[in-house]
Parts: sequence; C-alpha cells; structure tokens
Amino acid sequence: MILKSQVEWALHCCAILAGLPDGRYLSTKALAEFHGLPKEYLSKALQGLSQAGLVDTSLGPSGGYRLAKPPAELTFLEIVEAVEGRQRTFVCTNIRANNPCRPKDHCESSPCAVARIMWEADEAWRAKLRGVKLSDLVGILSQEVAPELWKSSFEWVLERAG
Amino acid sequence: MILKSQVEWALHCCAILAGLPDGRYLSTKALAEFHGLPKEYLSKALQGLSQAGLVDTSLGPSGGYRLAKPPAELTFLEIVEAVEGRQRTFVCTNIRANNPCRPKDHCESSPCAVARIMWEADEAWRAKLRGVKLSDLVGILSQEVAPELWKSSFEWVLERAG
DNA sequence: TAAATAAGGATATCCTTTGTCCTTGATAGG
DNA sequence: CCTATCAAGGACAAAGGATATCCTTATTTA
Ligand code: SF4
Ligand code: SF4
Repeated sequence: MILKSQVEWALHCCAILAGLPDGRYLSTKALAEFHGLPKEYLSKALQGLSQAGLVDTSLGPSGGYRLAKPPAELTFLEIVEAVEGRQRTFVCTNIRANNPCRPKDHCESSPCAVARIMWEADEAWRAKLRGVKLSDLVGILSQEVAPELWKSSFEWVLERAG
Repeated sequence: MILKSQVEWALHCCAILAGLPDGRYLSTKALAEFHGLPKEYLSKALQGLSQAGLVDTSLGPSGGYRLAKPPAELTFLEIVEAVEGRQRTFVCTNIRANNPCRPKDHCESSPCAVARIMWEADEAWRAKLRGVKLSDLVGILSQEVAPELWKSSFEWVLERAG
C-alpha cells in the first residue's frame, strides 16, 4: 500500500504556488520543468487539484494555476485527497458473510469490529494530515532550504509566472 | 491506496485462532472454508504471519496454525505489517533533486519537510493499530456476534482443530 | 490572428495484487 | 514402515491500478 507519486508532486507544486504573488499563474509546463516531471502526467494531478477546488486556473498565454485560497487555509489532507481520492484505505469485503454456520436469514446490519478498528486508524492518519496547513510547510521550508537556493528558485518561478 | 484484502483475512483468521484451545492447531483448509476464501492464496497470508513469528505451525494430519503468543500480547499492527509489509505508505522520490536552480554540488542530507510530515501521519496510523490488541477484538466480537452464531462457529472450529 | 494554455479522452506500458497449480519435505496416525 | 495430510514456497497467469504518452478541443492572451 503506497501512495501515488502524484501526491508528492501535488504537495511540492502547492508549496511553489504558495509563493506566487497575488493574481499571477504558473503553468503546468513550468511546474513540470522545475520538478523534473513528465508534463502530461503531472497535468492529471493538477486537474485533480482543480476539480477539488483547491486551485484556480486560467487559459491562454500567461495562464496556469494559482491557489484558490490562502496557504493557511489549505490542509495537507485536502491536497492528498484531491489526488489520492477519499476512499478509506481498508475496504470490507464482508467475508463474515461466508461463515458456514451463519443462518440463511442472518443479516449483520453494521460493519464488524475489524472494519471499525481499521477505519479508526485511517481516521487518525487523516486527522494528522488535516492538522497541517500548507503555510506550515512553507514556514519549515523557508527555514531549512539554503537561502541562495530559496532565492534563486523564487526568481526562476517569477520569470515564468504569467 | 488500498490495503490488501489479505489484511482482512489475516485479522479474521487470528480472531479464530485466538479461540483455539491450548496446544491445538487449525489448518489452512479449515480457515479457508470457514471464511469462504481461496485456500492457496490465503496460505500466502498465513505464511506471512508465520514468517513474522506471530503463529506456530505444525505439519502432517492434525497440523495447522496456532497463535505464538496470547491474544493480549498480539497487536493489530503486528498482524497488518506481517501481511502488508513495513514499508511506509509515503515514499520519497526526491524530486527536489531535479530543481534546475540547484547547484551541482548541492546535497540535501536529510528528508525534506514534506516527507517528514507524511511520515508523521503514517506513524499516527501505526500508533493507532499498535494500541489495539487481538484480545480487544475478541472481546468486542464476543459481545456483538449473535450468541448462537458464536457458539456454532466455535463448535465448527473445534471439530476441525487437530 | 497566432501562440499558449487547461481539460480530458484514448491508449500503451509497467507493476502490484489476486489467484491457481505444482513440488518438496515433514509429521501424525494407522 | 506407509500413507494421507500438512506448511512452505516456487512458477505462472489473470486482473486491475499506477504511470506515462499522445492527441483533440475550447478558451484566452498577446
Ligand atoms: S472484518 Fe469487518 S470487514 Fe472484514 S468481513 Fe468482518 S465485517 Fe466485513
Ligand atoms: S518532498 Fe520530501 S519526498 Fe518529495 S522530494 Fe522533497 S524531500 Fe523528497
């Protein structure tokens, strides 16, 4: 069970978009080039962000993506779910229904304890991601990334932001 | 990102094995029949439990599986990891290394903030599973499963336990 | 008008999961 | 000792999802 690599891509892209000046857009092409990713496939991840309403888009030259809300209001969970989907990581195939001792008319209405426990763990994972804002990430990165690299990356992006 | 169905199978099988009298074994055949699962494929999941040291095995007629330790000392996490593996759900492909602004001699030693945050969420999931014992599950099931079904299932198992 | 862009459909490739089949070596019971 | 039964595991096939590419369409900006 491994998350799609698109999750990593989307998070990185959002971190970049968070540094974009108001009203400007950054294209898929620029984001793909900056991260060394296949443009067409990265596009699918960005479309996921768009469909989830996390980013705004603009067409034509100088078009691209920008965040739909401030980084402080955008959580990791939203980004992860936009790309990875909202389905729980544990799915019940209801194998208890195959119990040979089970009467024909027997019908369990609610999910069994196994599923509930696994779903609680799933929710703990989501709660952790829900508690981290995109602005938190930017704050950490701004402290950890080497200043000259931080600056040159910012300028690289600005040159290409429409 | 969805857990293997074998995780559900292994948890159910452990719950059954937890009710086995001391010193007796239950075969793959019986476990597969009880849950309505393909015997050969369920065998792979049970081999995972065996390799992780969670169950003891015995060969020959009246052989099979039994728990290697009391249900109160067996956690959900152990069972899940025995089948699903211990790899983290978020893997870093280090796309930051593709940054065109990155100097040739630049070398990030430690994982970046994105990975650390995702790994913290992963650990929250594991911590939740680590906190649930197999005995907890048996306790809940013994209260929730209809008494007559519980009893007949127990007898069904006992008839086939070697 | 022309170039650039997002959106998305179609398709191909690779890998994981799921599932089956068979062999091997060990063991209990007769 | 003999035989049926068992776990272990290798080989292999089918199905589905992830990854990746290519192309078309509608839209917008310069
Ligand atoms: S364990 Fe939960 S999920 Fe699996 S069958 Fe029983 S109820 Fe369904
Ligand atoms: S985000 Fe974390 S995982 Fe992804 S590249 Fe940067 S460091 Fe590696």
